Amino acid sequence: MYRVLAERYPYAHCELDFSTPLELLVATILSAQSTDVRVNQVTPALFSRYRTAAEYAGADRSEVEELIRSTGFFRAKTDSLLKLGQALVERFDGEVPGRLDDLVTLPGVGRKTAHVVLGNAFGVPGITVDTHFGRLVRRFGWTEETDPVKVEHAVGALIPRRDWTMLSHVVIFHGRRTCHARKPACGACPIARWCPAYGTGETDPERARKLLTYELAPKADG
DNA sequence: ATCCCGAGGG
DNA sequence: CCCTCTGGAT
Repeated sequence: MYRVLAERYPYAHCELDFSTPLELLVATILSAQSTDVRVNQVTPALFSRYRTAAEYAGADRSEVEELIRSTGFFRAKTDSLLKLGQALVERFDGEVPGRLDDLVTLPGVGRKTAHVVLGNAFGVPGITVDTHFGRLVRRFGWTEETDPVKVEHAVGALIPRRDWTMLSHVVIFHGRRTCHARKPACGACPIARWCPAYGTGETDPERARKLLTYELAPKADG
């Protein structure tokens, strides 16, 4: 299934705009519960205004809030960015660390964000379990876990390590383009023949509800 | 488990 | 109106 998806989305990549590890880290923090398109609308002005960890550490709170407001959660994200700048200056000499254990100690940085930075700025293979990835691999029947760390380990055991970053990209692309949360376009899906969730009623409201709330059994019937 | 929070689709 | 969008901290 992975190979078919990889052939379907050979151009899959991180769609956040960035030119440095710090920019990617900031963009990824802003992407929480927001679309990459919206994040890319605010980051040019943000990156132009703040170029170093020290500049985030000393930034004016209300100014940052206005710059990132449209991405949602703007007070919490502003708080994260200022504290992130402080933490980078105080503990990492102003540089973005390239190790998972270090990244997850930073304010506003969880495992998902850390893997995005590692995979796309440092070339370290990692599985990014976001809302799309979790939903799709459960539909695929690759795992029934809902805890992101358990999903990461279960899927990691199925796919070679060198493919982990691209796997994350193609699964997320598939989630955005075809295997939507609410109304998956199974008719356009290249792996429908292997998918336990295929044909379980994208037109049936109750089935669709179960599909999106992850209550769907791996295989309905025979 | 709950909060943070805005914008767009259906 | 309700749901979703590349989550994280309490």
